[in-house]
Amino acid sequence: MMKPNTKRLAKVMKALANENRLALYLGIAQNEESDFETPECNCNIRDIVKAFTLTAPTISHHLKELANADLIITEKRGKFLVARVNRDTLAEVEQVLALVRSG
Amino acid sequence: MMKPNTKRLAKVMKALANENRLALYLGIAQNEESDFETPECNCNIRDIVKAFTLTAPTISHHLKELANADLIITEKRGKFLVARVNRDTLAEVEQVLALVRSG
DNA sequence: AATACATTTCGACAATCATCGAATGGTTCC
DNA sequence: GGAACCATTCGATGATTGTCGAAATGTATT
Repeated sequence: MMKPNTKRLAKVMKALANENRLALYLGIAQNEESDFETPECNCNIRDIVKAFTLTAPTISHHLKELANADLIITEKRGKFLVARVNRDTLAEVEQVLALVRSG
Repeated sequence: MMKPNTKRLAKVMKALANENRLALYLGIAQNEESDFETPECNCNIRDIVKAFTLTAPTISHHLKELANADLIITEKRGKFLVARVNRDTLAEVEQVLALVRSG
């Protein structure tokens, strides 16, 4: 098994290690089902946030950590912030897990 | 996308969120390449630990967290502790990631 | 039973984290 | 230019975490 970049991987895992932040990430992934490109898409953060009991500063902080770990890509669209999952990072993680599985 | 058990998943992620603990987990996966069943197998913890700068209490604590998240299965073999990866948990995580990938 | 070795338990401590309220900065619309 | 709305920045604070040294427990060996 080739040695993975543990420092980087740990950072990604840490970003997903908080329950609320993980739910946020999953929520973003889910909303991405609708087309990201249409201007009326409901992938802006506001819609997701309303399902949480957390305050706005906390959400903002969590989003920054997800983005900082390259788990999501954010983009400002007018007043709103939109986010989508970064599939490259997802693939990285999956690759390491596959390596672990095969010993 | 079916809603995953975020609480449980976050716990697993948290167990992998520390760099040293993650390295420990990967080390265990690596050592498992050799046969777990032979009594002379080098899958006991002592061998892995020597590659770390951490003290014994810290290792013990990390192992307990990994086991508590069902990421590894530990077993006492005489004086030594041996550990192996729990593939069921690994599969769980992979499944969620696959769901995220497909939106 | 005495020694040696592997691991665990038990505080302790500094560092990091999750969360908040208040204040601030942008953007849209009237 | 205000009002309304979304998001961010800025401390603050209680909770959690990673790590250690010292002591205890368990197991093999002589």
